[in-house]
Amino acid sequence: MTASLPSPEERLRAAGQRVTAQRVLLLRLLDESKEHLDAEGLYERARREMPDINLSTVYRNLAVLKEAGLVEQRYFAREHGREYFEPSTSAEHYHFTCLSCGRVVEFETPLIARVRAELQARHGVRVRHACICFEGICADCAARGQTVPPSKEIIPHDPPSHV
Amino acid sequence: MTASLPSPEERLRAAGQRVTAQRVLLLRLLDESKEHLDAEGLYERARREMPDINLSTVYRNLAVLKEAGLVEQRYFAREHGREYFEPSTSAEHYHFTCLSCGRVVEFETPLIARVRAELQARHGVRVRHACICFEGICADCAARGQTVPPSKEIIPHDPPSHV
DNA sequence: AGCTTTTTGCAAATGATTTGCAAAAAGCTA
DNA sequence: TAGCTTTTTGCAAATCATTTGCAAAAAGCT
Repeated sequence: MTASLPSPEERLRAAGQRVTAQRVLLLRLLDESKEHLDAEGLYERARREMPDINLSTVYRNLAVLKEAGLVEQRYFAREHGREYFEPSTSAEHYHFTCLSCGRVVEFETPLIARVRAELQARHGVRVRHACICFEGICADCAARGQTVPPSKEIIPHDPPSHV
Repeated sequence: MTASLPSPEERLRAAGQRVTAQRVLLLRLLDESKEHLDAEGLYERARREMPDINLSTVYRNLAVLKEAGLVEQRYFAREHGREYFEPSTSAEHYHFTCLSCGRVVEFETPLIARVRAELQARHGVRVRHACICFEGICADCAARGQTVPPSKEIIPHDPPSHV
């Protein structure tokens, strides 16, 4: 799964960015987890291998990597105000977040690409980036009667896959 | 355009919320501007008529009104970390934000509703809310050669309609 | 009018993200 | 590989939007 992608060093060089131990580490962690991590999450993982790494370094590098197209920012409705990232290599998909338990459901659909195409065609704009996310009640929570917009407290009934 | 919708007072009562001068004012301002306002923007407008209104009151009431379904939160990719609101009465539409000039293009499409329907059908979830937004370069900026992800500085070439 | 509950204004807290700065590391170049 | 220039790092303090605690004021009964 991670077999054919260039190493963090190569990707950094290819993008014309300096290769620092911190960047290499962050890229690798992002690759490995193949999941949505925010700066704090990345920081936690990173300091396990590089105890002196600083949170602001993580933020700064996420900005650099994003600018360079090496990572992509993902959005979750529930998590507005918190920025999540995935390696740019992951497949195009979208997210649904359960308001009750926090579970994240990933799904694919060609329709968003069509929306983008139509938007570009009809308005002459060039779409560079999209934020698409849904939230509501997942099947399990619905089954156990969770139908109303519940308290802000999220009680995971099952560990969300990205934790 | 605003002819047939119930007054702020009526809407508040119908939603089982207390009718306070502040809430009535905020709802009215939201109706009048028919545009995307954030808490700060609403606050600015509100204090012109009610100089002692407090920013935290605006925040608290936006939360209440949102919970009651009287206003809806809108999302702009560029504005992540800032919460925008529109009256719930406005038609379903989506936003494209120009990274270069800040212009907001509104557009409609039935495809998002289909995505939602498919998501619900295929995963058994109940979608309560969606965040759909696009960003990139608008036609005008493209015409004047703005094609790269420019600096954070946004130079409006034309006052965006919502200011 | 009197009583109870909700809301308000104010100030201070929060939480994520950013910034200034001097020291350290990266990427040349000779 | 040493020397030099530019970028990056760690740290602490700052910022910015949003939230919260609290006592006084207003709303909604009766």
